[in-house]
Amino acid sequence: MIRVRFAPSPTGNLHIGGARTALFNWLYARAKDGKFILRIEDTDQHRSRKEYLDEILQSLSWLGFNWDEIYFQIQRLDIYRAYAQRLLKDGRAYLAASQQTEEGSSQPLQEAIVFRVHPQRVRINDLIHGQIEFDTSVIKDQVLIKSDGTPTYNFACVVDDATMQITHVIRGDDHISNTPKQILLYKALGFRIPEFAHLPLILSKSGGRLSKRTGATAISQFRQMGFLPEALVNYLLLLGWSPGENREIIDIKEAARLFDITNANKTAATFDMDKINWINNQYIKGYSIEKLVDLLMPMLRQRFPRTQSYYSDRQKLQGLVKLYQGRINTLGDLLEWADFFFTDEINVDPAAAQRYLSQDLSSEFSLFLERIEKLEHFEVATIEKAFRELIVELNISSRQLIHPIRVALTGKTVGPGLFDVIFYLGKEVTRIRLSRWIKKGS
RNA sequence: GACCCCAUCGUCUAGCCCGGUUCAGGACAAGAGCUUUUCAAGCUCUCGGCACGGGUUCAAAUCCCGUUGGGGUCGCCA
Repeated sequence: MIRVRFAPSPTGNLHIGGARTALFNWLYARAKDGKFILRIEDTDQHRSRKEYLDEILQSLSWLGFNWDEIYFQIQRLDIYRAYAQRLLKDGRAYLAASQQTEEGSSQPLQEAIVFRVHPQRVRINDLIHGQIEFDTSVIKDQVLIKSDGTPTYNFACVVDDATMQITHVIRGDDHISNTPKQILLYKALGFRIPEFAHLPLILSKSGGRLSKRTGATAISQFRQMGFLPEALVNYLLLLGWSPGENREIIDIKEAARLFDITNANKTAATFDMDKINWINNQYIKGYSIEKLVDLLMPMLRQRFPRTQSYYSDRQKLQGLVKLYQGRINTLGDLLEWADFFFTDEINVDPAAAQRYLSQDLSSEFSLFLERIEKLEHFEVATIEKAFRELIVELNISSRQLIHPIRVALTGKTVGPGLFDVIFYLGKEVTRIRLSRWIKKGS
């Protein structure tokens, strides 16, 4: 039975890198009909926070990575201490005076338990990288239990992976240099050594580690921006693995069928916002309008709390969302690009105003408004008909009038078809906004 | 600095393990065109890559060595 684990520490949000590690573990478990175990590495009591734990759990659930078992290291301190005592008794470890003193008190802490590292060659057989050899003479003796009684990362990790019967340790490349230290511990404790698979790191555009400074990193941020979980998972999947046959859009079920950890890439990948935007766009196109409206509703209410009419008229909202479904990359784009439907505070882009509204169009706007007002059935088709008739009479091209009207109504030079926009805006709003550009007396 | 990992278009990748079927395929981005009611959608096209140097071989993106470049780790953090 395959058993894998994801072991986040609640000292920060679940970020892109962690999510990718979680994904590959989860996928491997599903592909091999194994178990996916979640282990919270919360031994650092100063930095661990409940908010982070909640955030991590929520993000994992949102992405769809359900776990079969969950453990908290803070509840297992006795286990680590017992194993450390054993190494002490066997002479594999020794006590060392604390190098720290408790703040504000001269009370010394208890002694730390330190593992003796003997020089030897350690070979790991990585499922992704192949054989990697280390000379442990460059590794210092390792602290097992700190002066405050809690275990160090490498020790807790080994004890847990062994006692939780983890068969495959799938984690980031940055842990490669921890692996020889851990193997020494496995051997000293008489544990069976699991398989290792070290995934390449995800780099930021500038080449270094992904960090807050280089853009969005937390999964929760992506959710807020209006990315869909399926899209995020699909993108993460492509970062370091390929289903082959030039396929890019692949759902998680299909991926689980094809996935194997040994096919994972060994080269670090750069996170690309353009591509994830494109993938999200693909998934938005595939979503039903119903689902999109469900997701959008709370976002819109929060952003435009004063616009009540739309939220009660679901039919109208659906029509409106449909206008944007094909063009937005994120749900957040809709809030931005379609803002003029939900607020009267439209900002007309100065360059656009200069280009399309510098010329006096009072009479054209007035005439167009007159026709609109007279319409018996206010529909997209009738609006267009009225417009077409008008430009024939005025002997101008449609674009000469369409662009100025769009800018006056929406503040933007791009958007859905103008007649759709007018229809969803309604007669009243159209009149008010066009009137602003009609000089008195015309 | 020491140790370790990595190296195909700007980016993600297919091909590499099992050398010839590849003047290296796809996607994103970029550029051009079409659409003409705009584009931030759609369609068509274009640009662009095996890091470098040595081997091995009839033949190397593919195997070996080195160089260079990038990344990671060196905590009583995880």
